[in-house]
Amino acid sequence: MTEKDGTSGTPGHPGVTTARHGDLFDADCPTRLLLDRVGSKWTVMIVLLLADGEELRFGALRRRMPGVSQKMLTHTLRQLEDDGLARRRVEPTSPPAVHYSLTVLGDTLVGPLRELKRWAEANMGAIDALRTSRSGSVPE
Amino acid sequence: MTEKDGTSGTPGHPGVTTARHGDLFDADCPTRLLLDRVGSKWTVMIVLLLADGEELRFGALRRRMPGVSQKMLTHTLRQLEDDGLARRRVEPTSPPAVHYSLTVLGDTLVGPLRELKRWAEANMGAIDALRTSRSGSVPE
DNA sequence: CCGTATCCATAGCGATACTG
DNA sequence: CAGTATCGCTATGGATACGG
Repeated sequence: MTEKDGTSGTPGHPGVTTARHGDLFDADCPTRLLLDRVGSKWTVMIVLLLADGEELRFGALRRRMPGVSQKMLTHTLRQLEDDGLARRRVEPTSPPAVHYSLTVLGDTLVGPLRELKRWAEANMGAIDALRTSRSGSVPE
Repeated sequence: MTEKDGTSGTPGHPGVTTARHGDLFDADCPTRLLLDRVGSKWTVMIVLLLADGEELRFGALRRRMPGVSQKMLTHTLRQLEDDGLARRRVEPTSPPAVHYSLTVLGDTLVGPLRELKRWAEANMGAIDALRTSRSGSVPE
């Protein structure tokens, strides 16, 4: 059912709730949870680095991510692991070598993320251009 | 915010040529900028509400976004406007009626975002299941 | 009805130092 | 090499109140 305008005066809460279109409009919806992850500073970077079956060690990841701290790298990897998107493989050598890779689930995220990346690369430049050449032109 | 102008003081990427994939691995890359937007709490919600040529008034948006404050709604809309993703149309009635809709550019973001949303709806449940039934199974 | 301003709590994240 | 712990800053964003 499509939502209805609740102009019934009382801003408390109507009897029937959560009748929006899909979700996203609830605090605990899957999309919000994903976006929170995706919006975090290093998640997407890691996923894209591990895409296509790449398996990288902690240090290797770190080297490719200029500016990341151990803390945040570890933290983000743990999150990805907890979410079942990445896998951690420890080689019990000395010193230990820890390898990270995507799970099959994690790999399915790569497509959507790459699309977003492509969009950004294609359009963020245009956005920047808009912001500078703001001379009274109307956006279409 | 300490936005650095890339005049001459490039802090130097020693040795590493950072140009491995595309970018994303620089602080000012388009993808990071987009992800920062997309990761913000209300942006995606607004874009999806305005998708498909929908034009909504401030109050209408607000009613469909339970929990949003005027401040954040205004702020997010301004961002979208600044980025050229949304348009603001004021009807100078009394009291004024302000309508928001997507620009053509904004509309092109809808596809990628919907794909992400679809992914989330299809897979975040599985992730949640993993997190609960953590009985010693190995991720694939 | 729409927007702005102020105040404040918290979460994200970077710097640094220490351990096995 | 990989990970943990502590500290402190700042950005995000919620509550509230005021103004056109």
